[in-house]
Amino acid sequence: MVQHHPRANPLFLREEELRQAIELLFYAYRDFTGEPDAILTKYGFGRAHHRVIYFVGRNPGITVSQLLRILKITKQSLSRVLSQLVREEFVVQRTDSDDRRRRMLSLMPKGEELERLLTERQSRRIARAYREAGAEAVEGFRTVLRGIINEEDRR
Amino acid sequence: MVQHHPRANPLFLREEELRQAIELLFYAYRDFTGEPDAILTKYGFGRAHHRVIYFVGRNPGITVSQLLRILKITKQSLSRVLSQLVREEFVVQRTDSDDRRRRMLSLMPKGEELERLLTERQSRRIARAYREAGAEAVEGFRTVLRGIINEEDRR
DNA sequence: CATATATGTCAACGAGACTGACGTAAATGC
DNA sequence: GCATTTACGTCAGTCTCGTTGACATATATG
Repeated sequence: MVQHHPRANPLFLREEELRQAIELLFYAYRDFTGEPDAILTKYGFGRAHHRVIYFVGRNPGITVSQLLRILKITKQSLSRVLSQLVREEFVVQRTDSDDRRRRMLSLMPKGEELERLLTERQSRRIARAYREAGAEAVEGFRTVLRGIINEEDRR
Repeated sequence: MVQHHPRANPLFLREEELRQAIELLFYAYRDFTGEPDAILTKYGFGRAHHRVIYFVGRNPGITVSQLLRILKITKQSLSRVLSQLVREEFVVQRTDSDDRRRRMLSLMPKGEELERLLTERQSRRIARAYREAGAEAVEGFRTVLRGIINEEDRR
């Protein structure tokens, strides 16, 4: 006889639970990025530009190699989007006076404006979810997400 | 005078909190997909193949249009990866006897094996995070993620 | 029988990831 | 002072995976 009561089959339950997590992550990320993607299209940009704008906005003066470590993409991939953002005056590069090999990146007014627009949308989505879920759920959300990230990047 | 005590500036706190969420989601998804991506490369597949294999494995008999609604990509994009998966015998298409226009998709043994391999890795990552975070945190995680998903897709 | 639905396919395009190699400027170590 | 390392940029070529728009076919439905 196959056991149908959930408690009788913990392995099945566990797998079901983990699959639900996989799917929740997929759907959440899909919708979380969907809105910004639509906005970016109007600017002729893609998700890669968004990531650069976001992390440069968040860390003014960040260098190219630091950005590469965050995004985990190749220099070549970054270079394409970054040089476009510099050319179109969303981002500036300034030489670091301490180490003149480094280019410190920051947003220009156009970049700040776009960053605000995109972050606002995503923040609104998160804020709504946080509000509806409550403070305790938020803490759990953060704890589990941190646990999913590779240990070396949790800082 | 600018207020520096956190409680004196709830708007700043709020923005910081929301930005942390944005970043957690980015890092978690990056690492969550990184492992499978590396495995898929050995098969000559990409993330798109993974998604198809996952959702077909999870919903045996799913039709093409149902899959399109989940993935939110175009028919053309799906067609490319799907026909490759069928050609290489990871997926089978069977005509639905009730409505012979529909193709019911399911995994073949090779597809099941790959699906297991990929899902195992992702499950292990989630399971570890769940274990370390505890049951209460897991509930919060699920609640907030559901809140991030577009309402029409929460079912 | 007309219309709608489910699927597949063709052509063309663009974004964004990759590798590998090479070049330059600047910092650093001995 | 010179060799090595580091930071950055760029060239060439490749691949995946997303897009649009048009068209074809089979089947179901009113």
